Amino acid sequence: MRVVFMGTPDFAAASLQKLIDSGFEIAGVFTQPDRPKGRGMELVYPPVKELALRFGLPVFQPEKLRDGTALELLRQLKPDVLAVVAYGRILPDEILALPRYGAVNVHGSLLPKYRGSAPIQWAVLNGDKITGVSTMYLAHEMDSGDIIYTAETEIGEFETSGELFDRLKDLGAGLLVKTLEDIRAGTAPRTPQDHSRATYAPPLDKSLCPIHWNQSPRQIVKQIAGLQPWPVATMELEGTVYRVFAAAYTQNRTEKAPGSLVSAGKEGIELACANGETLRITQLQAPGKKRMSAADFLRGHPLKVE
RNA sequence: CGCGGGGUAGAGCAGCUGGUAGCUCGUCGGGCUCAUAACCCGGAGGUCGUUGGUUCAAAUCCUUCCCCCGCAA
Repeated sequence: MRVVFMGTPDFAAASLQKLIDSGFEIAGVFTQPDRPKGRGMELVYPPVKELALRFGLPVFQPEKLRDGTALELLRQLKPDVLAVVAYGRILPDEILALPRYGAVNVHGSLLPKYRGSAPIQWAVLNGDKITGVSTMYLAHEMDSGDIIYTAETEIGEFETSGELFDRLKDLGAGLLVKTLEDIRAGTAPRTPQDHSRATYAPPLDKSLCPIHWNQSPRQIVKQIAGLQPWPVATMELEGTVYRVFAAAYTQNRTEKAPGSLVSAGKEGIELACANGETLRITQLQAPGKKRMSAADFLRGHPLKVE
């Protein structure tokens, strides 16, 4: 079975790697054009391109998908199926219709929940205990196609989006292989989504970062975890905005108003939350510095508890 | 050359309108204590990221490079 792979970031590279390891014939790899990145704006290859080049696979990075050249290119590659994982592009219907078995996509949630671009992060932010990955056939409307397989996994209480990402990319890669194998064998199921239960996971942005202390400790813990590795929760302390990376629950109660400093010691910086509960910040980062434990932070930034 | 912040004892910071370095924690020794992450006394530990320069004198001013961090993508 000839596969054309389309993907861009790490999450996609894991799937491509697994397809290669599983012996699929990769006729070509589509990925986003090289883009300037990081300090200095250096041009870097997308992770999928790095991987494809390492295995000598033909790489295509069309700037446009709707001018016909991509379609023509695909015709020549004669794929039986398209494997699309976080490509970052909406594919025109003509392209979806080209391969005999259509286009298969890996999505980081249990569809129809969390359609959209940040499903993994929103599962963490919302405090879900279970999430997973789905494989589906791409349809015209985003993430609405028929489901082939799903795989579930639990979310750890303090697991960050980044950590969950790493697990789901492997889970997704395995599911993709199984999906393609069964499509080839003609045994793959096809279940329409219950569109009435669809929810959406929009891209994250910095407006989600500031911690509001009039929430429960768990809500804040989930905010901190869900916003890593990006864009990272923040809190203000004596006029400076700090990025917050980790927190721990306490058994303590306080009369102080939410957001008030309750204690500061080697165990962390304890602040008041909703309903008299407290939360200890255990890892943070000051502007221009690298992240550090609260204990390290306090050595150079003594905090006075009112 | 996309914008900006920073590299000073093991850790986190101050000093940076020039005169060979200080704070907190840790560490080592001693003391106090039923005991302690508490308290008291004392000690060790730093080529102040790197290169060159200005100066009688530089962590402090100028310069080269390296590394770290945030923004923007």
